Amino acid sequence: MPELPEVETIVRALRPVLTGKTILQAEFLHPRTTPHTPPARLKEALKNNRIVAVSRRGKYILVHLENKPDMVVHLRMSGKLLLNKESLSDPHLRAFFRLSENIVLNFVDTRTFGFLYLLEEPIPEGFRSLGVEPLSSSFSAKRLAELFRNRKSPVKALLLRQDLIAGIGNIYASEACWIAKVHPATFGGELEEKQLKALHRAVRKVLRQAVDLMGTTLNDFRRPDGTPGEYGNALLVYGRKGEPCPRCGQTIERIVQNGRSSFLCPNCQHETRGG
DNA sequence: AAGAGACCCTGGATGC
DNA sequence: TGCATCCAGGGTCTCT
Repeated sequence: MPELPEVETIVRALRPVLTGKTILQAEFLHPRTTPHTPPARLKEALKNNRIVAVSRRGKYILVHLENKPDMVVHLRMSGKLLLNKESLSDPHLRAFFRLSENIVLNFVDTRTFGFLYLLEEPIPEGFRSLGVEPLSSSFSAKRLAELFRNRKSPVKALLLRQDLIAGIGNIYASEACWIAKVHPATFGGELEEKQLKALHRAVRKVLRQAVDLMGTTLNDFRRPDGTPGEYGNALLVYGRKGEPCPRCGQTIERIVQNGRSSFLCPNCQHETRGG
């Protein structure tokens, strides 16, 4: 469910609460939640360990510990990290952590796609191969051009590749393409310099704005205090099939690319494949 | 190399 | 009301 802005929102909420606390107890309730590190190893590594920082890499949440290794959490589609909410009776509670000062952190995940593990060798491929952070200074228009050069793959698919750019998901990929007036089916290698610059700006703009509004809640996303994000109303094309384009008034279309919805304005976003 | 589709799950919305 | 179908913000895998 969460993309970069939602994960960043969660990290910002957890950071002041978790930093400096000691993990007194960790429990893991579903085998799919701990695919890489056995629960016994996790419990042993986490017990009486102190959290020194909380950060984000792509869509991963990193819990930095005084005694290494660190722990990473990926929420995938439906995962939630909830603070001090009584969730023991929640049938979808997959793990929980009791910390010093009576803090409880619950990992609730209906679909059990989410997972966590210790960041130790061998580091799983998904984390190890993460691409550039789109809000960092190393993500320039030039860098985007290099990443897309000669690619015979649709822009939408390239934007979703975490090993190229880390953190963009299905919602913000559609939004960025609309802002940049790029048709999502255009091959990455066929974007003109002007379009690459526009797309670079659009990606950073939409991610920054969504972070400012604490993410998008369509159904599942919740901040650690249980409240939803506020970017949902600001979405320009995502989920707006049949509504008028906010720029030109033409009806917004939904197409399916690689099994995922893309929303676009057929008037503003010309398919420029082949020039 | 790259695209299409299946798959991992559960639940909500929609249609008949 | 009940049942079937479709859909979902992620990511990996196989087959072509």
